[in-house]
Amino acid sequence: MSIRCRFAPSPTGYLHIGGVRTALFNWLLARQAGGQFILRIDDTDLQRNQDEALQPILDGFRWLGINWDEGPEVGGPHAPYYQSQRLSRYQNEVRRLLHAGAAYRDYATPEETAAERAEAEAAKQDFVYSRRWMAETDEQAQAFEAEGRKCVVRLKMPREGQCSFYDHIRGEVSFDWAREQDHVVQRADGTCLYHLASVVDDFDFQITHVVRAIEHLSNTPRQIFIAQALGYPLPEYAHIPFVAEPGSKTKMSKRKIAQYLKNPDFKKMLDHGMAIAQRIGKSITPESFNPVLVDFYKTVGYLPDAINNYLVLLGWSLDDRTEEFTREEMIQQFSLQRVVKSEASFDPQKLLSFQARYMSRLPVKQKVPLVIPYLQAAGLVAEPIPCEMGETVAAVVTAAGDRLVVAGDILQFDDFFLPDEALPYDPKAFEKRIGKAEKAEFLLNEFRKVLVGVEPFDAASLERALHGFCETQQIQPGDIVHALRVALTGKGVGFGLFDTLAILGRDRSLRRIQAALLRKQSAPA
RNA sequence: GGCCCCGUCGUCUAGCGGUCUAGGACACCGCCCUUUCACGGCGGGAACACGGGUUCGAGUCCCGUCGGGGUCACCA
Repeated sequence: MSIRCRFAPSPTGYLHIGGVRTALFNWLLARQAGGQFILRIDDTDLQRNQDEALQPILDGFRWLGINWDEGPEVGGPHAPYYQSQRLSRYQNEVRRLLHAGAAYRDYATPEETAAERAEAEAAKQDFVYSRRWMAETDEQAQAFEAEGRKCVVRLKMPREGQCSFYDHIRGEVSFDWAREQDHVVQRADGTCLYHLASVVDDFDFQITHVVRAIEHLSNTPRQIFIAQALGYPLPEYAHIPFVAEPGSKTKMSKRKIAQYLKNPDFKKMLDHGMAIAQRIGKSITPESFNPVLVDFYKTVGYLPDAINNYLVLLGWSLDDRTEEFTREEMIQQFSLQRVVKSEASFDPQKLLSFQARYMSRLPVKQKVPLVIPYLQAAGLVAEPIPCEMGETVAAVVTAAGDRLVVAGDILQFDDFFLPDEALPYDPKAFEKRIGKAEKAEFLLNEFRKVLVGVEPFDAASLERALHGFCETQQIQPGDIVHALRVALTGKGVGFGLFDTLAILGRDRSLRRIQAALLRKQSAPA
């Protein structure tokens, strides 16, 4: 039988990085076996606007290349894939549970249940429902209803023995049935709850492997109980460790961003991303824009392959040295057997290092189209991009080299796309390299004259010209290079100076030097 | 608190009884390259939670302790 895996997000509006990792493992397993990967929407409870909350999740998966064979927008033989649309199916199965004696109608009010719970807690005992308002016959039910009570349906869990099952990651696992509660499977309003829905859907969709985060491990006995009561075959289980907070073993949650900010690496990553997001006019809040969410990476310009590669290594490894996997290699090599048991904490720096590697290998031709939307969003180049401008972008990308780690980093080189007269200067750099540098003004002025005659105006000739200039002036290259960079770009750091000159071209270079000199004169040190 | 899971460098991990004075990667530190930044090259520090067993031999098996985490809803 072919492998069928699923990932079942709730439409919360956000795609969590830990969720992606879980989905990725499922996807890998399905692809490897030539099976199917199914996306099911667990929306049994939420009344929220579903489409709006779901779209970012679907977009995120698409962006990462984690495609689904059945699910929202693609349909499939078992449609619908939304739990909210499958209620009658669940209700039908609840009836079967009732008939089989595996569940009962319970007429306790929430207050009464809470009271029993509190009592048990006060006595420091495990809560075991007394089943005082349990109705197993219609007569009992009518009696309770005569009192004006409403019922939920609870599982009638075994009160002795053990539930044992095999888990691909954990091995043989067992729980005492007696510790299990009589979980509610159907609410008083007739809607059904997650555990029931999940089991029914897994059966209906013919899911063979349930690969999910470890927090579901303790849910498994009740799901097994439901499945067995309904006569379903059991899927295979694999409970993978969750993704933990940076530098910790606590489950990562999007609600604790403020706390993660204490982690310097995390903060650095967020600050870098925020700077880019602001430049491209994306409205950001910590809730919707941070490194826990996939949208962050998409917005800032990370490469999906880099993210997938990082994520696959979070809790899985092939051997003692292989770190890089193409998509195909991942599919081929992945195995549940080699999934690690302990939780893995999210390390922004390592993710960044994968990004840097993948980016540096990308040919300029492929980087350019990645980068252009950022320049356009920041209002630096027109849309559509003029042909000539495309060449400039390519030249900047080439010169930037490895300095371009994420696509949004192109904005660090915005100076090439700014009009000469609008060039802002980094005050500190200007002060240090031109303002109070004694010979800077003189040297800039002299070198300007040299520039007028450089032919052709390319990096190699410019380099020769500058070295010649240094000899005649009896100075070191460092004496002029820094001042020149600030004059040309407004910044103290940047890529090669000769590339900078060549890309700007003679006219703009001369104009910018002139402007810097003027500025120096108008605001003397 | 009950139950369950986990425990090798700061982080991700290799290790499935001897080849481990514990290997790789990221990060960190130093040096080199260099017009800044980045890249790159070379080198360095850095871990088997603890205590008992079992065994000729334990990071590897067993037990306990400690530590961390998850879960205990008419949430998913």
